[in-house]
Amino acid sequence: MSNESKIDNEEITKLPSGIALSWGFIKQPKRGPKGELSIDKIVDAAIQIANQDGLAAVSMNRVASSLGFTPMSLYRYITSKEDLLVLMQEAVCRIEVPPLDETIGWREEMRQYVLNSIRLFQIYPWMGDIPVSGIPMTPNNLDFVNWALRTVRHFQLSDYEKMSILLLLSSYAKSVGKLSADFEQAMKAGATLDTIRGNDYTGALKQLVTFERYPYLYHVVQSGVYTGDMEPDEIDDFDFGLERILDGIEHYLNKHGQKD
Amino acid sequence: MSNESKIDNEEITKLPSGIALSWGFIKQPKRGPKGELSIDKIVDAAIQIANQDGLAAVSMNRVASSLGFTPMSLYRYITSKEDLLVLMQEAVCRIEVPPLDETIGWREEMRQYVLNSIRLFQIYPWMGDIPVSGIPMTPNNLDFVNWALRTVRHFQLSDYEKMSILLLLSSYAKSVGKLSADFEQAMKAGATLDTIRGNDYTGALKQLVTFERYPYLYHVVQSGVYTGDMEPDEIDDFDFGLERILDGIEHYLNKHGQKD
DNA sequence: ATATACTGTATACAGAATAAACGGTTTCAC
DNA sequence: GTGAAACCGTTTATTCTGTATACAGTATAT
Repeated sequence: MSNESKIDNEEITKLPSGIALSWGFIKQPKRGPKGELSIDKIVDAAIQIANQDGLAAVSMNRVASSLGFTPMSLYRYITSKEDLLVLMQEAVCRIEVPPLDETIGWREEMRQYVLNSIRLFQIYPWMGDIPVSGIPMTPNNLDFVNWALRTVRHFQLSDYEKMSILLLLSSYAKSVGKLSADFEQAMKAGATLDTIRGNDYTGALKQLVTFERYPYLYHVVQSGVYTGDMEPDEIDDFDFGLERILDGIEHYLNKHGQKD
Repeated sequence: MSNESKIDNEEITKLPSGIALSWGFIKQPKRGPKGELSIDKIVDAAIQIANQDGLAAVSMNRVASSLGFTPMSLYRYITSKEDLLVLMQEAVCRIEVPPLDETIGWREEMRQYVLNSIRLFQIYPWMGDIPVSGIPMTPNNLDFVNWALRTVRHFQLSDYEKMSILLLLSSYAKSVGKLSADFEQAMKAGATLDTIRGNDYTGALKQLVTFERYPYLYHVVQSGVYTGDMEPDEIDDFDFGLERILDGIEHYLNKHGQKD
């Protein structure tokens, strides 16, 4: 757990505190009472609260109280709430990457990667609410990047092209995952499916969306398709976009690179 | 500005307050002193603050103070801060849609739509921080949807397929736009480009990313490509993904639908 | 003239993050 | 074995947030 022994290099100490903590770089106390708290306990408690009531409900007070301590006690283990958010996101990314299977093909590999990313946002709806401060640099997050790079290992493309493909895949996964999570979270907060879809407001929309101002939207609203399209459970919508993306990648491969 | 005259239907009154306000449904006062404040002034002030210091800096106190009033005065015009966020996002979406040009083709039309969406997130970095509570239902936002539907007007596809394409395009735009905005905002907050890219931490990463644990990531980190890839200004990365998406759509068209 | 409706303000409250100072407790150095 | 240092968790206090409530002043309709 502790990488204390390897902290020879001062490069490590330059890392942001949250990232350093995620790699296990903690000054191990020699003296004093052994703590009853721990980073793991704190992070687990915070994750549980976020799962139940959303990221906004994660306050130092609430986390500490759920563990039976006072808010300030947490600051013995983390330097700020920002650290806590980094560690939460990192802890949740500890997934098992499916073993390498050379027979399924890169399309299926990418599908698994993207669907897994999306599912992460669905299981932990608060993940998309954490602001990204830079490129992934924490261990479990890098496992994800490593996995993504595995899917393009046979492409005869430049590293920059490969990274651009990763950006495309992860961007779509994040956007769609967060969208799905937002809807599910809204429902947990009491909203009905009809409210989120806008089905409850179809009557108002049909009055407001005039043909003069919205010539192309008009008939989609009038037919009721608009207020019934974006369905969080129907993975079909997401699959559709993903397959188009994979088609686009395949098309690029046929032109600019050879696969296998 | 006021749509008071059309409020006959009770369907309108069922709308969420922020959305009702965005359509101009305000009870026009008949008696009493005329207000010195107005929704437009409040929203403009809030947008200016968000532009300068981010969405987190937008507090009722700060907005009111910048206008020379007390926080509570704002509640005479909006019912909650949530309303304010809705109105901010809506106000910023008032863009001029390029006139219909049947000669440029759907690919160029989609490019314009996506790049315009991305640019919106870049100009107003706080837009991606506003939680989405449902499908677009405010006037300017619907202009965007209408524009997107215009790009697929000649596709012989079902409405559901068209909506899925819109979802794909807007998802990518949002994800990439927010990513770009996050980086730019981090730089405004004092971070250097090397910090965001991770270039300052390349030394640490080269120690931490071992070949044993990250076989595919390893050489990308060692070669320095990993810490230099995601560049906010280089629109090339975004363009690459967009062109793959357009290729995928075109491929689908050739198989399942006819264009024009 | 007067009742009514509307304005913006002042006050209060629950909750947020965290800085600083504070007793207790454990362990190392001598 | 003893003193000093290190560390834990708490307490206290500060400065924020959004907003519910009560209030004084003002302009209009009747």
